Amino acid sequence: MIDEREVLRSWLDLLTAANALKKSVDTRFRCEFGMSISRFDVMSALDRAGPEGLRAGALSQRLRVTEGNTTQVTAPLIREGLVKRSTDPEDKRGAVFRLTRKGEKLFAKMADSHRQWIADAFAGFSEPQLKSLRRLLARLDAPGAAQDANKDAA
Amino acid sequence: MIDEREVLRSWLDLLTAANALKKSVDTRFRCEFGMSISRFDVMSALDRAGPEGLRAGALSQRLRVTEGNTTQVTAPLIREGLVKRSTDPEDKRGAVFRLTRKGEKLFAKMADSHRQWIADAFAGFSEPQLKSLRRLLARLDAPGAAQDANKDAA
DNA sequence: AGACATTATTTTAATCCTAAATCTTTTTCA
DNA sequence: TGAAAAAGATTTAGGATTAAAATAATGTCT
Repeated sequence: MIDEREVLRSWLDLLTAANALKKSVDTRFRCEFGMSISRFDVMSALDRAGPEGLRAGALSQRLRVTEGNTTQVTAPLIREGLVKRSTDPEDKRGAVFRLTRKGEKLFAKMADSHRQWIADAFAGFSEPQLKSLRRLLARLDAPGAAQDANKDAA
Repeated sequence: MIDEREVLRSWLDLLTAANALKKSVDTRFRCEFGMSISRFDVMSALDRAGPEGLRAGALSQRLRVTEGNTTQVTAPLIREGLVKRSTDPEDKRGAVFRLTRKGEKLFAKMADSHRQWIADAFAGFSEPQLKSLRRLLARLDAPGAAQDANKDAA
């Protein structure tokens, strides 16, 4: 059995590190693009989905949020003309979200900045250290939290 | 220069791991104690502060949240009789928060469960792996996010 | 002492998130 | 076919969080 204090410290460090970087990224998104991480995430998923777009349910699954949340986070993006919402003609219950041209352009800029910020944050890591970090993170076991984010992304 | 994709994947893994465990802990706190992580964190800080209690500002600093947030998170704890709020007699602007006896007792139970959950989550780690994880996390550089949580905790 | 700035906290308005209720459309099945 | 069940999305109510405005008490300076 391992020293519990060391375990708690590790958990605190993990949470602190993730929060700090997340807040840092969020702050810069807001300053430079007037946009939160949540909205960036939506745009990222839609960008990856391409011209087909994504159904509300699929989008929620990818982002691991509730469908109600998706409705709300997409709303301002639609208002700003970055995302287009249409009704699935095959099934009128379904909503399909797509990036507009304007949305694609903005996303490209945001993604560039984002990549740079993350690269900077990890600048102190060697390639083996990165791999080591990921391997260690994979050992974590958070019961109840579904591990499979992209079961259909194959 | 390191492969950017590997860096982005690492960041995603870090965020995902932290979120998953946090949500798992939060869910169990709510189920078993009807209490969120935020409230647990407040109680934890107050428990550590002892009978002296903590001023609102100090509490906010320790939890790294705004003072407005502290006001709001403590409110239900006060309503439930777990925390007592008094006005600092030396400086009537100041608010002092303390755990009540009831609060101390509940916190002790919650802390026990919490330790167990975290130990379980990290059960797959050896002691050197834990150290390795913490060493790697310390390499992360999140600009803008103050690194010194407990500058006065010496 | 009086006015002005400073400090400590609370309040307010907004975003992000969830769970539960609701609404609409589709599917099932008797 | 028609009623009930199921599915997809939105709405609603509430918690956690922040930034900014408001409130209250203290300090400072002349």
